[in-house]
Amino acid sequence: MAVSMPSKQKVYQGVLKEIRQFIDSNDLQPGDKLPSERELAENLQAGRSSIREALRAMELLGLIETRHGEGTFLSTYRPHQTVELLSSFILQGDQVKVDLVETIRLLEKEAVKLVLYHLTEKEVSHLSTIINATYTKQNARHAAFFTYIFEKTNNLLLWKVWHLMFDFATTVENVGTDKSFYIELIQIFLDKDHYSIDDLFDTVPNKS
Amino acid sequence: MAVSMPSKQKVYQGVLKEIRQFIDSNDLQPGDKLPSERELAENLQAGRSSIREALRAMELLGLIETRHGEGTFLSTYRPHQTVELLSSFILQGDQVKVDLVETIRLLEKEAVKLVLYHLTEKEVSHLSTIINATYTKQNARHAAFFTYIFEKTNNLLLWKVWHLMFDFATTVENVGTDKSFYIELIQIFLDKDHYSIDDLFDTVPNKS
DNA sequence: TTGCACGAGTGGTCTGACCACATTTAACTC
DNA sequence: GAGTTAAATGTGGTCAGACCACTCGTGCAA
Repeated sequence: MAVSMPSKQKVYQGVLKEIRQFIDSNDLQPGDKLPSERELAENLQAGRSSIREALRAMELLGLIETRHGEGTFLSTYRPHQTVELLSSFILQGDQVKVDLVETIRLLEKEAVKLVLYHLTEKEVSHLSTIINATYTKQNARHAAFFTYIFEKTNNLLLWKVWHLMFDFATTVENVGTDKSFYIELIQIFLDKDHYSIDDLFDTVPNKS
Repeated sequence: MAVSMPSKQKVYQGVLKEIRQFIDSNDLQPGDKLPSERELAENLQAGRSSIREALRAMELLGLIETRHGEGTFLSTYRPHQTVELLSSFILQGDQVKVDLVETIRLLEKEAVKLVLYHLTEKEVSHLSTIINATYTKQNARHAAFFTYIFEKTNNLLLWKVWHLMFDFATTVENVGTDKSFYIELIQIFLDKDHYSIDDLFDTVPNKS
C-alpha cells in the first residue's frame, strides 16, 4: 500500500491466515469446531503460544468462541467482546460520545426509510406490540424496536454497524427516548409518510 | 445479557483492562511507549504469555503498534490491520459485499446532508479541484472527495466508520463512480438543493 | 438402570530459554 | 579529542514443556 511493507510477517499473523484458509477449505459454519490448539500447533509448525495469540485476536474480534475444556468454535457473529473493549478505548473524548448518538440516529433514520414501503400492516402492528411491552430500561425498548426494523432492511452489515454502535453507546449513556417517539414512528409507517421521517428524527432529544 | 454470564474472566482480559487503566492514569498519548512485556508481567502479576495475548489483541484492533527491539507504542488510530483481517474473515458471502456498498452510499449521502448548509463557496470550489485532479483509480478520487466532506461534518466517528467500510470495500471492488456524479453533487452544493440529494444517490450505479 | 469415579482431551497459564533486532555504552583507532 | 567499531543491554518474537481447571464420555459398581 503505502511506503515500506514491514515484509517480516509475524508467526501469529501467518497462523491467522492459515486458520482462515482452513475454515474456507473445510467449509466450516458458525458453531463448528476448530482443531485443538495443540493440533494446530503441530500442523502449522508453530508453537502453541503463537497459535494462542492468533486465537485470542480472533476471539476479541468476535470471530471465534472458546470453551474451556471443550474446544474452539466458530461463533455466530456477535461483536460483544469487541464492543466492550473498543468502547473503553475509543470513547475517550466527550465529542465522540455526541458523534456516536448522532450517528446512531442517522443509521436508524435510514433504516426506517429503507423499510418504509415494504413493511406490512402485520409487521407494523408487531412494532406496536414491542413498544407496549414492559421494559426495565428505555434502552431495552429502543433496542427491541430497532432490531426488528434493521432485520427488515435485509442489510446485515447495516445491522451489525448499528448494533455495534448501540452497544457502545449504552455502556455510557441512555440512547432510548420516550414512548411518543415510537408511536409517531409507527404512524409514519402506517401512512407511508416518507417526508415526515426527517422531521421526526430532527426532533429527537439528543440528550447530551 | 442472555443466559449464563461466563463470570470467569480470563487473565488476558484482565490485563487488557489494566493496560487501559494504565494508559488513562498516565495520560499516555498516541505515540507514547508502554512498559515492556516483562515489566508488565511483573507489575500485573501475570505470565508474559498472557501479557502478549492481550497485546496481540490490541494490536489487531490497531490500538497499539509493536516494534521489534524497541517496544510497544500507542498508535495513532489507524484501523488498517484490522481492516485487512476483518475483510478477509467477514466478507465471505456476496450479499455482504452488496450490503457494504449500500451502507457506504448511505453514509455518504447523510454526510452530504449534514454539511450541505454550512459549506462555503470556497470549500465547494475546493471539491471541484479535487475531482479534477488526476488519479490512477476511481477509488482514489472517490476517497479524496468524500474524505473532505466527512471532515466537514465534524463527526469523527462517522468519518471513522465510513473510512473503515471504504477500506473494506476497496479490497474487493471498485466503489468510486464516474465523474458526472461528483459534478452533479457539486451543483447540489452550490444550489443548496436539499431535495435532489436522495434522487442523485438513488441513481448511483451500485455496480454489483 | 442409575449413579459416580476416572481418564482423556482441551483450553488457561506460567516459566524459562533462546533468537532477532535496536539502542546505548564502552573500547579502540586514528 | 573525534570518529568508528564492538560489546552490552533492553526489547519483542517464538518455542517447549509443565501444570492446572474444566468438560465429557466411558465403564464400573450399586
